Amino acid sequence: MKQSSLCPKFEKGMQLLGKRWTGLILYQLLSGPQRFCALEGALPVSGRLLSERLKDLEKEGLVHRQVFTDSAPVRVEYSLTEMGKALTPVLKGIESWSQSWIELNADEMANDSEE
Amino acid sequence: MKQSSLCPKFEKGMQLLGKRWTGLILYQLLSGPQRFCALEGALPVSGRLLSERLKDLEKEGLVHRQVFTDSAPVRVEYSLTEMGKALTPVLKGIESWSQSWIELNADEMANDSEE
DNA sequence: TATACTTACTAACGAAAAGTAACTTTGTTA
DNA sequence: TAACAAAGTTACTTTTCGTTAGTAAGTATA
Repeated sequence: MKQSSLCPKFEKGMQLLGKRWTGLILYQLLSGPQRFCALEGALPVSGRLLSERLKDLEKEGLVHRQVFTDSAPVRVEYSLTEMGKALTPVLKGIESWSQSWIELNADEMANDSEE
Repeated sequence: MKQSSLCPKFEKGMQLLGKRWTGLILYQLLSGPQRFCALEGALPVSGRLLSERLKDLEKEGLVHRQVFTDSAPVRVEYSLTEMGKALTPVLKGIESWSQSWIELNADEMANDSEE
């Protein structure tokens, strides 16, 4: 792998956010702690990758994983840490940029209203 | 592929920025129009992928490609369009978030100072 | 008691994307 | 004429993804 002249922190940050689903998972968690199945239902990501990403995000300190053993079937809730919450303006920024600039083509429009 | 309840524009925006290298390429272009080889030199990305990404970004309207046939070997310059420039605060936001929150581990520190 | 069901995952496998190296084309300089 | 540079492209290997199926623990249902 080639060496870049970029700040390694920035590069690592981009590498994190530049992974498929990471941004959407974090965005989804902005609305509060959520269970695994809730995230799975809200995003078009498979359980396999969701699990993988959440593990990564937990390791990197963006997401907190809490298991509730008291309730019926074990409940696992994921939430943003301070580090994760600090990304709020970035995620919101991407959201509003998308609203302003992204155009959907026919395929994407169709996809949007079916299944 | 499952269907999400997300805004399709936001989803598409995230899909764009959530592709490897896209963010770094756009960030690099914040400092002004640049040639292919300049980007290739500045980022740890291979020519193959750089070419692919630039083509995508041009198609999506974030990047403008201009060929200068006048000068010695053909010169190709890439620059941000208005749509691309509109991402400035997002990219800067990721940069400062990274500065504040990202920690490098030993491997990454080592990697940083060699080659 | 047996069965079916739920949550939160994990394993296996084919398909798509990424990384690497070599090659092409046009023109330039030694 | 040989070697070099820019801007890619091709071919090939390795990683990552997406899909489907399966697991463990516990619950409700018959």
